Amino acid sequence: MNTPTSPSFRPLYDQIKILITQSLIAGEWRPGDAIPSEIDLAGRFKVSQGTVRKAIDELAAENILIRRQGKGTFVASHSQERSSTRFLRIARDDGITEYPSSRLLSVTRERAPEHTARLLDLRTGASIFCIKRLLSFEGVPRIFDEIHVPASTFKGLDEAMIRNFPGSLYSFFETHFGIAMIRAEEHIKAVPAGAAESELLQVVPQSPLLRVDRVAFTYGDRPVEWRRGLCHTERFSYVTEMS
Amino acid sequence: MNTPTSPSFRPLYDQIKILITQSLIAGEWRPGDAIPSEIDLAGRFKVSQGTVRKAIDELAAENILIRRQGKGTFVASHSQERSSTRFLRIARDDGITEYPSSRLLSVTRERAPEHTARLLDLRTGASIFCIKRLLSFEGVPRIFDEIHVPASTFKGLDEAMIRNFPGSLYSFFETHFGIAMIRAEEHIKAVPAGAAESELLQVVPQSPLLRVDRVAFTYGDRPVEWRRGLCHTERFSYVTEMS
DNA sequence: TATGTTATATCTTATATAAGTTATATGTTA
DNA sequence: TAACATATAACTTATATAAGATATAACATA
Repeated sequence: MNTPTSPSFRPLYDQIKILITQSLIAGEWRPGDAIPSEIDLAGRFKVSQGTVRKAIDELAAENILIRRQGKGTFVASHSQERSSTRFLRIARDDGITEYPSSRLLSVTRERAPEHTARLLDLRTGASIFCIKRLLSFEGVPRIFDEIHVPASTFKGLDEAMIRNFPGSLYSFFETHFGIAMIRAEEHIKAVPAGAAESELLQVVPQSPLLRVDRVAFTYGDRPVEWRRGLCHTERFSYVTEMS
Repeated sequence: MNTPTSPSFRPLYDQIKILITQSLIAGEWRPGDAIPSEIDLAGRFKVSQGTVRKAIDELAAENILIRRQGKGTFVASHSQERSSTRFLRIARDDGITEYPSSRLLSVTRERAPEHTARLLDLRTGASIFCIKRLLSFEGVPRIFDEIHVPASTFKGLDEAMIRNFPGSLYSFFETHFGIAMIRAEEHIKAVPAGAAESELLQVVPQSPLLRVDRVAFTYGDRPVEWRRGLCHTERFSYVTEMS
């Protein structure tokens, strides 16, 4: 029951949000797809168009759906040009937008240590993939990434697949595994460059690097990626906004 | 004119947003105040309650207004407990929330160099105040801040005023000068500690620090503060979220 | 203290119009 | 006839209004 006074009360539009999210989790509509029109959804969920509208409004505000007047409402995708850089916050100090090129270093299968398992909501020792890569701007290496994902969620992932894929990593995850990243939390520190990093990023050992730890989530706030990026911030900055 | 087909067309709710913002700029309602009820505003602006509602919804989403069911809608304030830490993104790694203590180092009047003037939308050489302070967690110094504000906007600011004020700096700006910070942009780098910083933050020279450059804005997107924070991130991280 | 009243924001539905997009039908022209 | 342009229709989201029920909070009153 969901009477207005019951303790588990949720407004209708919030319940619709959950129902839409469940369809996204189930893969009924995949990234890039159009979802049914507001009127269709209103009929399906037996509520008014205005209530569906409010639910979609909130999902659009969370960048999970994208509204396009006259065309319809679409499932947000990292394959779209507009959001290809949504999760990349490193930018040139001079303001010029430049897309980094990626060099894949390795893809290995490993057992999740306790720390990683906790972040990804797995059992310690669960099978994970570890992807290492180097991002370069203008040919200059700037970011060394170590990316960890559960093997169970990304069955069959291998180096060749990534290498042959033209787009971003998150776009790759979407098209090959149907996993859409919708949110991420980052913890940032300043750390001295170790031996491996200083070699890869071509900096002297011990020089300051930005260490960006990220946990990324898919629909239903399920963590599906944990990565550590080491970033050489000469002429580049991590840019963020708050309000 | 603002007919639907005119080039300068803005939807009604957007015009209402601007009118409300103008009242905030004019100081008609100050931080912490309740603004008139939706019905009152609808009467004042000669639109329906729903249109006022949509305008307020957006301003609330931008953290400029705060809605409280049953009580009214209030101008967001840094003096409120809930938002006192809204712009402080440095947090303990163990997740425990701890508020830093501040030690004021100096307040000086200076002439804005070209870089600072550009960020604050001033003429080079305009008079500014420079506030230096040290933030400590558990008595351990972690953040060295250099804060620059236009003297014209903060007339009469002096060291004693800040020293005697109990709350946060942004709360101080609100209560003494009516300036509410509503948005900030930050650029973050990893840099080696210089002589002065290493002394203040009790770290060995050249050790990595987080350098956080911030420009903060008040109503109407007017820049009113530029600061540089140098942060020792041992056992602390800069935390952020994206979607 | 308990109860009721009032004022507020919140939720839901309904209706109408505006505006952007796309496909199709209808011409018009070469 | 074929190719192209234009008008129209049908669909979408966006905007605006109205009205009623509900939740929350503050206050007055018994």
